[in-house]
Amino acid sequence: MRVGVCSSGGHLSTIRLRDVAGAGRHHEALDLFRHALCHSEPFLSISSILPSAILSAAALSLSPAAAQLHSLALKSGLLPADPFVLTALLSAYSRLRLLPLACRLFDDVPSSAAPTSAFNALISGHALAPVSSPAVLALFCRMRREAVPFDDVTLLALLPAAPPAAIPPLHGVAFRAALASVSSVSNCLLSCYSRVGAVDFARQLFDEMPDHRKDRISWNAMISCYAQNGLAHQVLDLFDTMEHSASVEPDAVTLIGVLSSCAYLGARSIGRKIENYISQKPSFDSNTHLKNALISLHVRCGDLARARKIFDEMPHRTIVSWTAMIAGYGMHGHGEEALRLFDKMIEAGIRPDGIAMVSVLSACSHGGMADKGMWYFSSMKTLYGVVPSREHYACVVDLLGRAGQLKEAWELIESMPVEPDGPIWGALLGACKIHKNVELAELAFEHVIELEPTNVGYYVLLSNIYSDAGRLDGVARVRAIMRQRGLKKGPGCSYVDHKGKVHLFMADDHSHPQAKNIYEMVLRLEAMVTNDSEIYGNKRKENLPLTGFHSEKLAIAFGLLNTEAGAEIVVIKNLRVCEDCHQFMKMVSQVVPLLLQMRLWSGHMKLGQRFLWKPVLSVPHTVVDVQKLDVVFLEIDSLLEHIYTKYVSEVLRHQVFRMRNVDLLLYYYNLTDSAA
DNA sequence: GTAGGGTTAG
Repeated sequence: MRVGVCSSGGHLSTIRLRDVAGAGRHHEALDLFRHALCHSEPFLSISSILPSAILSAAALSLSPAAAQLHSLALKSGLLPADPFVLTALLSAYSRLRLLPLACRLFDDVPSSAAPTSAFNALISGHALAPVSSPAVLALFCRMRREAVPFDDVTLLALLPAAPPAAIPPLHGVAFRAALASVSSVSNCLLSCYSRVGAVDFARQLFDEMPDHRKDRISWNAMISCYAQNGLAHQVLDLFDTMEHSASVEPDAVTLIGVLSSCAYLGARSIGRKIENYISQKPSFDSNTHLKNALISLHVRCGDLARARKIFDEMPHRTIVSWTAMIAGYGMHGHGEEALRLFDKMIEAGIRPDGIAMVSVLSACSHGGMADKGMWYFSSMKTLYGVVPSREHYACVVDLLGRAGQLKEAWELIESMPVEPDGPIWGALLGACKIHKNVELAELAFEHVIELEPTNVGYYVLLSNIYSDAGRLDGVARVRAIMRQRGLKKGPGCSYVDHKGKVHLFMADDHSHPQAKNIYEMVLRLEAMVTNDSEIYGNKRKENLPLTGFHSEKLAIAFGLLNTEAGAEIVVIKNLRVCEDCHQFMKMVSQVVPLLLQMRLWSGHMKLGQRFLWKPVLSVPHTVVDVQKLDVVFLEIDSLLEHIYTKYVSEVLRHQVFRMRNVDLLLYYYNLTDSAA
């Protein structure tokens, strides 16, 4: 179609060009521009269409075209005086990562003539650059020195690039300029406080925003703030408030924040509810970020098959999708599958970054593939240009350490080109726990404690190493240091997601409304598993106490009391499971499926309650030949014992996991960590 | 007409 055929053609093509470029149809915009030039339309001023064309060239990464338009602007005498052309060029060079060209152009502008918009474009250009803070602040200072007025856009470009210490003063500047109450600026400030971990400030800002100024982005920013600072419960609470009281609808960004918190907490039922909601909105279907969040949700909740299905069905995968899936396999001990997927990623032409390599190395580590891991570590720089960071070193120390190569792990730390950090020495300390090396543990501990003196986990780890070695003097010494430094062991906790609510348990914690029944159930289960288990049996012989009411036991008991037969119970922990609890869970997960199939555990049991045994009703013959159980009335405890000793130990040991009646899964650190 | 805010993986 011809452009500008009528007498008002210049005007028409200006509007069309702007619309077309604004709609992202940049090729078409450039064609229109060329067309308008060639036909030298009457009344067309080039200055009105040049800015759009320049930005379209930048959007298409066409540096030569941008340079041509630059010289055209010079020839037409539009530079440096025309503020629109100047600003568009500065912005284009910024986006094309040609900052030096932008700076040179800016230098030609007489300082009194530089408009706010030009400063804004240059500041956001510097903010895009990898190392930006000093230049960005310097530009803002120059603006103020030269009395160029700044506006909300200036602050929006400046704030995200400013160093943490500059945030409060800039907040003050914004406040005095009456810009802090502009929604976009307050949202931006909120995110800045979030980024530096000042969650309380962020929340205060959020609460102080009047309702009519709180838009969807404000809610999203606050939800993301909690999510990124690990406050997953607060995310779910705020999302609940948003759904019930706010006048804004959640969008994909909201759901990404919520899903990541569900993944963090293992709040599967909320996660699935959201997944269901997403599936009903066709507009979300193509959102890659959202799919990535869903993959991560299922991975963290242990449903690798579901995660993989989403991954396989994605029309467009980013490196994030691949990394989430690879990390998922690694996390659950499927090292081979993780590496297969990594190979496929390479085949798909995606170049791994540092984070992808972390997931590969950790997959090797958790999958017991030390040699493969070392190969990836030594070749990642030459093959993919990824320079090993401290995090990679921590993975490799972990990898060597788990494989029992403690000396090699220590030597690697000694030979690192950068100073080792806490997690690296911590990985060595963890390896010393597995392989019971007290001497090296003491050395690693000294280093790690110097770097992270308040990280209680390391004290506990060393104390456990001493304890395993029977060195009670060591245990006492560590405890003394902790007391002296005022450190307390952080509470370990376990969660179970039940009907959309996260039930949190801590050791010996009676706060749950069902506490009484839960404790009874734990005792019952303990009595049951102590009979046959070697570990428990030995403990009993040695007269050692059982571990007690650890949070995972309470969580399991809660799960058993509140789910129907056939339900899956997933327990999520914040710390690594202890050996005793791990054994306990393995035993329970063998016994309980059988009991559930017999429907004896429906609802809340009472100690000593008698149950009517109706074998014909629900026991599958394939699993248990009920005729052999000549039991009619039986105290529940002895019934459990009876069934357990008679069948589980003989018949079901290898079948139980196929029944999938109840799987007790333990995630966070994968179950195989302490399994032999 | 120009500049600009919230997003996922370890």
